[in-house]
Amino acid sequence: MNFIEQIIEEDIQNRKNDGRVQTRFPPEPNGYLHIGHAKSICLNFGVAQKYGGKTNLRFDDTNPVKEDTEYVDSIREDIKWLGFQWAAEYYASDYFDQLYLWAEQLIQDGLAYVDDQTQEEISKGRGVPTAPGTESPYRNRSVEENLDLFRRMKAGEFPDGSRVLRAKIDMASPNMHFRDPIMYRILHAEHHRTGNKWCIYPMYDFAHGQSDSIEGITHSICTLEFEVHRPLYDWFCEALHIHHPQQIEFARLNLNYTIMSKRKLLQLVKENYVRGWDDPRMPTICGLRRRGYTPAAIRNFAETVGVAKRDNIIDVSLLEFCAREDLNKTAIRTMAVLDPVKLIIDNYPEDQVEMMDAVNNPEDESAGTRKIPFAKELWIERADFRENADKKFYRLSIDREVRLKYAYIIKCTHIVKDENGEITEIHCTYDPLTKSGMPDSNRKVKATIHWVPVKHSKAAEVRLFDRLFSVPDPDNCEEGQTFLDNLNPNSLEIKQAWVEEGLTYEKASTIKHFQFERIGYFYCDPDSSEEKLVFNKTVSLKQ
RNA sequence: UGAGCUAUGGUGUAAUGGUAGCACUACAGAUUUUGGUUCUGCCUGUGUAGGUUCGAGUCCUGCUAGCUCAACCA
Repeated sequence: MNFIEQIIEEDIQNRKNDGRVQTRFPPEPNGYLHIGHAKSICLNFGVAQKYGGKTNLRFDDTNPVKEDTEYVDSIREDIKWLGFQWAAEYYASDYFDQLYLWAEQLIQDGLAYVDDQTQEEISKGRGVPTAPGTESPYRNRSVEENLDLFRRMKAGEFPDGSRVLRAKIDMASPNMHFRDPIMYRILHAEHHRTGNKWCIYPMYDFAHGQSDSIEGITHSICTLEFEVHRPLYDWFCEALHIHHPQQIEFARLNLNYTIMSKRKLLQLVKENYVRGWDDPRMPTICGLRRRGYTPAAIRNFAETVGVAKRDNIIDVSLLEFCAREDLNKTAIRTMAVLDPVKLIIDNYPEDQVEMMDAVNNPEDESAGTRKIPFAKELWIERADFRENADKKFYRLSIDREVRLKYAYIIKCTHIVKDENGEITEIHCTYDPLTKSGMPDSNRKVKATIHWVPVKHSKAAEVRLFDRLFSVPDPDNCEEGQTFLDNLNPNSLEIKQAWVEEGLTYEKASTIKHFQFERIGYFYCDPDSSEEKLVFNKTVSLKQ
């Protein structure tokens, strides 16, 4: 049980909010969701589920110049894909009328004023954390004048930036957010939902808590950087005499070898360092989806990393573990050769083709079996043969035996090289009595390798991904450099592979997740077609 | 240098004054027609100095380190 659940359980016990639990996930629709958001989604929906409450999806759309419906759609899709359903879908912009009324109320109560200072003057007047600020010369206007000015701001009489509405709190507060925070700014911009109805827009601090309040949120869970905003959150709820949700902060997720900043992720997309928001190397939810991560794997990851208040950097190996753990149980096995070299069985009949029995998933008997063709000439992995093999290497070498999975035990006799010294053919003999299922096949051999028949396999494109950045903390760079200098130049490698001929487009695109035996987990990319199969490596098997 | 927050193995996270546990990682072994899976074993930890207490990771004080805050962003 994490500290947030502890707080909630205490609140339930004390009958706070009549024992009700309600949370919300409040993204700003200005970017795609990433694995860090997934943690927050799992937390917010998770605790509500656990305590019989509900969770709203609320788009925090108070800044029309940054927000867009494209992002709204992707956010909805990603949350659903993760396996969560919100009780209601709201927008902070739904509350603009109410927020406006509340602003007038605070003016009436002498708790807000219109400031005519320039942005620079306001910034200067705020002072610095170590020294108090100074009060605005407009701070003590009459209620009537403030009301008149604020209404004219709303009516569009003033240009952008000419005036703001500020809460009258304390210019000497050690908390910078208490030094008369801005509640409303003038922005003659079209909003993705309210169009041109408004030319003044509320700031986060004057919108978020009130939105929570209107919806009856009981526990408003957010990340640590909002901790210093909490006194303000509380102040507005008190000043307005409205339902007062409890803001609770937790440490956001950080993953090594990647970045989580929306701004930087956007830059990677805009400047074509990746192929889009859903590039499988991106830590976005759509990127992970295209990479082949499953919702269950991500949910389990979110559960495993835990929830606390200290800064953390999670090792990507944990994410990878979660993917393997889920995929191992569910992924259909198939054989694919990514780096082929020809294996010729000299004593195997020239045109013979035998159908062998193969298991679809050793972890799940209900996945059944399939027949695969076997023939004299096969593709095997180049790495499964080594000319100078030491004791630690127990696959194929001259005079050594291995088992061809689901087929025969073979012994390498000799190899053929081209003029560059590169191996072009590996020759071997097979023992007909060692066919899988026969008594002699139980003979101990050190290794079993996968294969695909040269004449009975099909080509496929395989995309191998490495970490997007070559250092654990990409933001930590030397002077004069940026996170872009830490990009891994080899994060994408495209291979032409041979896969089982039975792996049709139909099969690949419906089953989607596969384990290429002895290699890793692969996902059928949406770029696939009847003509060409494309697979993304989700994660390799543990080495 | 003002305010707030945080310090537990390599990485995360528990222990709510009473045996420092779990997961990942690393390593070792067993099993295995995937060098996968499964199983077993194993290494490494309470930032620091005091104090309270029969007993402190936990409470108190000082120190140190890290993070956050000075957008008309969220």
